Amino acid sequence: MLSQSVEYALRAVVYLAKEGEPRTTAQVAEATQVPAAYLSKVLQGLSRAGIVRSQRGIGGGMTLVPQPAELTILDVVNAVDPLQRIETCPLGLREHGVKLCALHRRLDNAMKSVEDAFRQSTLADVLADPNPSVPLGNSTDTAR
Amino acid sequence: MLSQSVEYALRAVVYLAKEGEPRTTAQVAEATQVPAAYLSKVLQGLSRAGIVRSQRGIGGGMTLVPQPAELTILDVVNAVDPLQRIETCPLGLREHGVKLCALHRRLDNAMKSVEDAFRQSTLADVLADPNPSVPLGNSTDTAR
DNA sequence: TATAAACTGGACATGAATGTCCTGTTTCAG
DNA sequence: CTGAAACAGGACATTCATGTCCAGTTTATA
Repeated sequence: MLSQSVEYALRAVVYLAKEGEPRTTAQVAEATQVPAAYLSKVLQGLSRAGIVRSQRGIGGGMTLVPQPAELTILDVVNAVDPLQRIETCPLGLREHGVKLCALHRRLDNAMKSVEDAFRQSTLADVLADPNPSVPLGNSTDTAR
Repeated sequence: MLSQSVEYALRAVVYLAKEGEPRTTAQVAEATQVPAAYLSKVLQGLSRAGIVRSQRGIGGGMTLVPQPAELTILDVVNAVDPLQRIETCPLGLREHGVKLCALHRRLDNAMKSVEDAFRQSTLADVLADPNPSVPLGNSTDTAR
């Protein structure tokens, strides 16, 4: 339902938030188990959206720009593959623009519930979540 | 976010529910504004799922099998393009099967809210919904 | 029993998402 | 200023959803 790109972007962002310091695409790819070359494109997207900053050269890499408390899952999703609400009836039916039909209003309500849930989850929330299972590739300390 | 196939299937099912009698794929396609040849495949899927019954030959066509009150949006979605919940962490991380990590638990919660919303909407609900805007292709009476 | 209506299913076309590779550019460290 | 580290971006491959076409089969009706 969500695209791979979104999934990858979220993994990357969570990882970068945990690390706090620049991490190379290769490091992110390894930690999040994502194909490096493809992840590179996804990160470029996040960079253009201002969610991540890239620094070339030795010691460079990707850094999270916003404070984790200020970045929501929705921000990340929308940067990569915008959650699209149903604005008008997909049938081109004679401009009844504003009002959606019974079917599409229900579909859009479902979209809205997703949007709301994503808007309410900040990266800080995700990081703070006390959970026994490993959140993500598990940084540099335990793995390997 | 939902596939085209799901969108088409829902339009078709709503239309068939409103008609109540067999309608040919061509009729459904016309009314719902969907490419006929492709709709044919989608309807085959609904047929295999028992949501629709097909009858060949003159006077034949597609008929809705369940009572509208007994058929939910979720049933249709799942017949065509199953809503998939996140069961296990997409990272192959050492079997922590049951518990999802903080990120994926949130993503799955969003999926669940969609699933719940879809399960609560029956076709009958959609049909009964009093709404100024045209629900779907608008059967045989007004259009043309 | 012939004919036309209607679905079935396979083969193929198209386009978008995903994934790979490679060359170029920026940047730091020596 | 040279070289290696790292990102940027274009070209291409692969896969899958979407869409088209057509030959075959079932079925009602005359």
